[in-house]
Amino acid sequence: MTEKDKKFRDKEEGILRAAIKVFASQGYHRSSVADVAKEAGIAAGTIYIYFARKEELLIEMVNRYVGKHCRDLAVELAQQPAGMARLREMIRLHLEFFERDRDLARVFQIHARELHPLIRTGFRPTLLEYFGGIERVLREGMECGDFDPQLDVRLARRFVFGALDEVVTSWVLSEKVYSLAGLLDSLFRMTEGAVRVRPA
Amino acid sequence: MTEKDKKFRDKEEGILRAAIKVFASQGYHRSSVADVAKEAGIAAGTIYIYFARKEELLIEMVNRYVGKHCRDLAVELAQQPAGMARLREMIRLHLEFFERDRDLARVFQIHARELHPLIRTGFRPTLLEYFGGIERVLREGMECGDFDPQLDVRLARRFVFGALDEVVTSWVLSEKVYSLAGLLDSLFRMTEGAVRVRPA
DNA sequence: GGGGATCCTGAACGGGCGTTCAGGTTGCGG
DNA sequence: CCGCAACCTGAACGCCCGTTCAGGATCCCC
Repeated sequence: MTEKDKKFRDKEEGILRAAIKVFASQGYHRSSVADVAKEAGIAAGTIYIYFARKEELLIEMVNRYVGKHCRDLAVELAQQPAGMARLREMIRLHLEFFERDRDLARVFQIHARELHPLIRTGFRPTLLEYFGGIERVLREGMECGDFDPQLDVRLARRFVFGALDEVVTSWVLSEKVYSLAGLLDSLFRMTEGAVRVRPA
Repeated sequence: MTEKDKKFRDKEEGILRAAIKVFASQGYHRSSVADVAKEAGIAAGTIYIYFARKEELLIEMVNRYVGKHCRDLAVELAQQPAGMARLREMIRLHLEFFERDRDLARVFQIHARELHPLIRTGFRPTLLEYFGGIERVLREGMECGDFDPQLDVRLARRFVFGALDEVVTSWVLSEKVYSLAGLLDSLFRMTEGAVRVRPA
């Protein structure tokens, strides 16, 4: 039974990987289920054995892969001292994650703002985890005295997330190839300036 | 003849305003041309007298209204001294602009990242103007000594734009009503920290 | 108030695509 | 090698929607 489960899981993943590739290249709305099936080397109908709706493909890939990254992040960050070091590590890990899987990054960056109710609801848990992670780092940094005590945590989270997000989005949409992780120093320098405690 | 042009322009604008309203509430992809027509109080076919394709509605509204804002911005900013004051004014004007027309802001924030080739190409001029405006402010700030001379202007532009953009997007997607312009002080405080010249 | 120009209408067309399902294929235990 | 179960297939269905256009309404000038 567990053997069969594994096979099921593998096939599911195959379909998701195909969907990531297809959505990354044409965008969700301009990709058909048939396109995904062809990329996966199976018939269109087969996809409906594994996923109930086209939207599920998008939702599941984000919840599974980006969600996993967010959960791993929490563990890895605990190994750094709170404050600036932890903030830097968070940025580093995000850049590395997206650089490691550019197609997934493309899909996530472009479709995270989808208005479609099913998709919005489906993405919510992962987005909340992502946001929660950033807010935690900010709060810890305020407590340990590294960060500006006047910070509005929610606003600062949006600020930091947005800045990061845009850098990743440009990278993902750019024709040029360059290292995302290579931007870490400059990026951290600006982020640090934005949140650190100010001299009187 | 100019009288007729005016009438034409007015009708066109009526359609665009209707499209903004409809796209803002359901998103572009889930809105039909018939929805826009109904909102505008005309027949679906009439829209095709004024716009060649559905995509044109999206492209034209952004180029017309957001584009105008970007051009106005350049003029208004000249009245502030370069550097921090001008940066602050730029943020203020952006917040005010989006707050003034929330529906347009919704459409713009959500669809600016569209992958669809027609839309991407159509948005490009306005986005370039937007980006160019930010880069100019940053460069001037570096020249006058307010900003960190180590800044990578393009990266800093993405950083600042992204931070702003995310704050506006949250506002636009939020159920809660709160003043966007009211965030100016906190937002500027962070932005300032991110780009200002560092003490040795 | 006639007639031509302009503008608008909305039914109809055509294509695309998400989804289903009857039937075929595969694999496995006996 | 049989037969059953699990799995896969892809043609077909139905719906939606962008776009067109022939005909009708409106306006305006003489």
